[in-house]
Amino acid sequence: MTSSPATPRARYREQVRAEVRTLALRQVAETGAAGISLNAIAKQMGLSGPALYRYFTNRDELVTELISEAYRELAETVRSAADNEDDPQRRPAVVGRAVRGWALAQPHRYLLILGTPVPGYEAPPETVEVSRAVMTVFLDIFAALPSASPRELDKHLAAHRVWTGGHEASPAAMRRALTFWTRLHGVISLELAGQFTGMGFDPDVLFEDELATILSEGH
Amino acid sequence: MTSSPATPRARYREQVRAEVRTLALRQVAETGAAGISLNAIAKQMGLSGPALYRYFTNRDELVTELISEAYRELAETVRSAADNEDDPQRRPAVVGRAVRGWALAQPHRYLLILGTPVPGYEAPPETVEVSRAVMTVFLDIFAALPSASPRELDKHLAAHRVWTGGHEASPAAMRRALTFWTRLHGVISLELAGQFTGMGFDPDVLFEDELATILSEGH
DNA sequence: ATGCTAAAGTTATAGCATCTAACAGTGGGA
DNA sequence: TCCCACTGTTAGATGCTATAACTTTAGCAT
Repeated sequence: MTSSPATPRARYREQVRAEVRTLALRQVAETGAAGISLNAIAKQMGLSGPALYRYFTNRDELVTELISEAYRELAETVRSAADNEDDPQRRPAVVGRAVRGWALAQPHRYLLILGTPVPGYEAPPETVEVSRAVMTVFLDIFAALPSASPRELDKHLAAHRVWTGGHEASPAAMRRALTFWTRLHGVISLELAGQFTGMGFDPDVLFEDELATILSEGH
Repeated sequence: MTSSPATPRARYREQVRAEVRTLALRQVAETGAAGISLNAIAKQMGLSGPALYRYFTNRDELVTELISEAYRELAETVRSAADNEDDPQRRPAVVGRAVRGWALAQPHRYLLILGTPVPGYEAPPETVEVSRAVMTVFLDIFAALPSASPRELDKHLAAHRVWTGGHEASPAAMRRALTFWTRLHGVISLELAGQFTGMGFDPDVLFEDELATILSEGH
């Protein structure tokens, strides 16, 4: 993934940073994003507190790297799910399930990138750029699908398409990619936040219905 | 709102608790839910640190009260928006805009109740109960609307309707209330998380389109 | 009015966190 | 071989939650 550096010093440095990220990820999985503690990580590594500040200037820097990493991984998941489905018609559902699967497998990580910003949030422009990768896949998917019934939103999007990053998707495809995203996030994030827990119904069924609606809405 | 207690001691106690909540709310508005600090609040009130532990056993207890309060206020907003619209057909859109308006006016507070759980989350059953109030209004709204085209999800919800708390809404109305909620939350929470900021389009237009879809989907 | 008692406030302290500063080894490369 | 940058250390400043022990205050019954 990361090109191994020439000098052994730099190589060792990257190994340490990777181990820190791994341990931080474990903390995220166990106690959420706010539970990340450089101090605790250092102790787990047999180091004493401030040692890690040689590798990360900030606690925030570590968090930012985790966010970027998670975004890349989610984008990768989405991309590969899309690539593995030959039928363009079935791609949205397949991709949707892939996103939900990834989110359910590591809820805190999903919330890390798409949930409430962490204490010292201040998202750097880098993460914004990475988030576009996911969107690009969505645009690809819906650009390959016939879309009908132009709407008010389509006209607006036609005039504001900078965010596609030069993608050639039609306004209708842009709209469908956007709403695909917001609706996916709606069900998934509420499920992750535990809002459905006491309610008794099966989130799977709700999710599948939502997927079906998204599909049929394309017409 | 709260019945003023008989004894002056209890009255003073409630005044202090209210002032703490107010200052905490300000902290939430400024730095998010994680920024709530009993210590800082105490200093702002001219008290010394541990004094507030006479009024709140925990930092979590304060957070829980803020959550309940926010939930009640959101429910109140939703309820009054619904009551002020005579045309049942227009109610969903009106209520949807009310929810978004409330969320945009105090983003951190919306995220406090529907976003990532705060550090020491552990939501008590009390909050679950309060959250049902919002859902009840949604059920009321869609129960008054004609709904067609039964779906797979409807059958499932017919068999799992405990969460309605005895509401007489039809399965189709239950479904529409649920998806109304998830879709609202999808657009709103992504907007609050700042995911749309760099993209250039107007979130208003996206939101209105989503509202229109929700409406037309009822058929 | 007086005095008891519970509530409200205080300081001191423990523990954990981030992060800076000053100092001590150690190993890579000229 | 030797230098110095890199890696690590301990000490400390600061801020947080939370508990413990002590003091003051104020309500209320007598």
